[in-house]
Amino acid sequence: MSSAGDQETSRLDDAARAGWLYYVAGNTQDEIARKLGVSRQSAQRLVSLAVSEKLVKVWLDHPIARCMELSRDLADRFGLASCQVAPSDPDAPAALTGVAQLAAGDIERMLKSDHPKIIALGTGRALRASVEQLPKMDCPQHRIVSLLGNMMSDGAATPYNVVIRMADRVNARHYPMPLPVFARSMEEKLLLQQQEAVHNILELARQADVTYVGIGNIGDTAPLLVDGFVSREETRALIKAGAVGEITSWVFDRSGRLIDGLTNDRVASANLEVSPAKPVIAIAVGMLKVDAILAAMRGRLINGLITDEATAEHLLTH
Amino acid sequence: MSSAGDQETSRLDDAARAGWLYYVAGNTQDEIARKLGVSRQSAQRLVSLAVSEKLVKVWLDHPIARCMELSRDLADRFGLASCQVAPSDPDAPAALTGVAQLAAGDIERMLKSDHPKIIALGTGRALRASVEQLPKMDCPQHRIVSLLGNMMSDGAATPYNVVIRMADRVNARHYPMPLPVFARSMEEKLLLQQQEAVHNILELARQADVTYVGIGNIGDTAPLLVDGFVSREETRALIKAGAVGEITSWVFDRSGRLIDGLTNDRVASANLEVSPAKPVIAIAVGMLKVDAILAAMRGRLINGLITDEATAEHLLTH
DNA sequence: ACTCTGACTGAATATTTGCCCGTCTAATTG
DNA sequence: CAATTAGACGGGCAAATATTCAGTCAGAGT
Repeated sequence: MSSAGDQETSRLDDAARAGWLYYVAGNTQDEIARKLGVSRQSAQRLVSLAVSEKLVKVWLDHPIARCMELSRDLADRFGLASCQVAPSDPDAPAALTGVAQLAAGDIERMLKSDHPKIIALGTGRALRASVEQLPKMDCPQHRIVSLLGNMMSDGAATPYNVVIRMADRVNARHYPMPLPVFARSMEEKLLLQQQEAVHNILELARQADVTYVGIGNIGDTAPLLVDGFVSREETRALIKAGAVGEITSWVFDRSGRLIDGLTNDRVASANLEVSPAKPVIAIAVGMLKVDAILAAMRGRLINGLITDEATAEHLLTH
Repeated sequence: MSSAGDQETSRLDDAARAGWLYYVAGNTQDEIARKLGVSRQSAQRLVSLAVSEKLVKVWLDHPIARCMELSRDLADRFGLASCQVAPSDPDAPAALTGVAQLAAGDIERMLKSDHPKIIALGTGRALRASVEQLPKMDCPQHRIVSLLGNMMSDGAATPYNVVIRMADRVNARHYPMPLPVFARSMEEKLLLQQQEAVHNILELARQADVTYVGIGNIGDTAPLLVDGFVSREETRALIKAGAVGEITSWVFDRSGRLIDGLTNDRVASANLEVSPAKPVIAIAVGMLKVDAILAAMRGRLINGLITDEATAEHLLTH
């Protein structure tokens, strides 16, 4: 038995040596084989043994490393097809620049494709900031379609008109939705959606190859409330019904199920549909949004996420 | 200028991402290229940039039995407070990579301390190689001080200017010594050392929390001779007086006692003082240096040693 | 405005690595 | 003692990686 133990340790020792020569000294496996007096193949086995026995530890000495780790953990935990985490600026935790750049990079990659794509967009400050980061491009092959109306109920234009801004920058055909965000009633909503133009836009949205949306929280600081789309009373009613977040004004509860009735009866936005093959990517940052993001992920309302380090940490500890 | 910096950091960010995906997540470079939206070659370049910028750290978590044994034996036999032995590359026994990495790890540990430290440095190829292995850091709390002049007698700069190189990499305050290594006479030496700046630097060196030095041999291959600091005649005289090695140009005999007179009268370097509480660590590799290292240890001119396997073996058999 | 320089890129190519598979050895078992 | 089998070995090959080379582009300096 003692000889078995010795052989074992000497084998690991050799593995360590091989691993050292390979990873630290930068030798090729061929050279290692010569130096250790074994065949090339054996050297390869020793190196891979060193790896599989966890003798070699690799880590990255760069702030980005933490972000990569967080994104992998988030993707694993919530079954996301893609997840990106931007470094937070510790001085300005609510800053959007990091995520905006990341999102812009993602969008740009899509746009660079020669194959025509339909890109659907929600609204929100984060999405708006991302679009601002896009370089000027020329992409007449793609179509950009809005997921939700661009009017207040009184006909005023909504802020953050992302579709037009983006189409401006990248010169693509675009389809803003000429509707109020909320109709005054379910009947009106159905009526409005039967217009041919609107119908076509909704159909286009349904076919989108990729979708980018923001996520809103519900409560005193909710974008829906602050921007005047829903009243304080409606907000109270929504909270009572369990609402924690919204995507393109569709309000959902903490397991990501759409709230029945209330404002959801009147939302004119395209339906939230996620097929596993089509990315639906949320861009969302901030402590206030943690619950909403969690809910959206639980309910599979999204299958991709772009956020920042601080938010990611909170998502994983909740 | 700020845009240049931004571009630089974003390039390093990308490199870190690529490195992480490659070494930590085990992606293939092809996959990385797809994920980062660049070509395969660019991905490869990013990965190798991450390596050359020292963003990826590899560390073998296995005490290679022989090296551990050697370092323990050395520490016991010569009363060293610390001793590290790197595996040797059998084909390139003079290679510095192993010890350089070990030493860099040691130095990095020092630098990571928040508590301000004074780090004193000698010169030499090994020390230089070690400093090259340091990652970029930001350590304004520490001070790096040179133990010896950085000029030839005629005013030319000496090679291996370790202090400046290191300060460059880690962004610390630094104190190179604006003196020739050897004065022309003892009188001139005293005169030079009375300059206020020099005086302050010598005082700083005396207070150093940790000291790293190289060890040179004496003879035909002596760094002092090869680099032109002492003449062939002086070398002969030194050998006749029993000299076997030098640290920061202080020449000593085989029991580690400083040689009286000769070049030692004119050395402008800080005095060799070792207090048991403050590490004085030599980085030295090679057969030629064995006698010098032995002498330095016998004379307690150092209390720590970083060397390689082959050298360690010789140190123990002599 | 012009060239020059240096850095970067993709394509082509050379090298290295990972893996499958047939063979061999040595240990175990009936 | 013979048969069986687990495990290591090395050959060979496809995949992955590194390097070289020529072309491109932006910016610096006439």
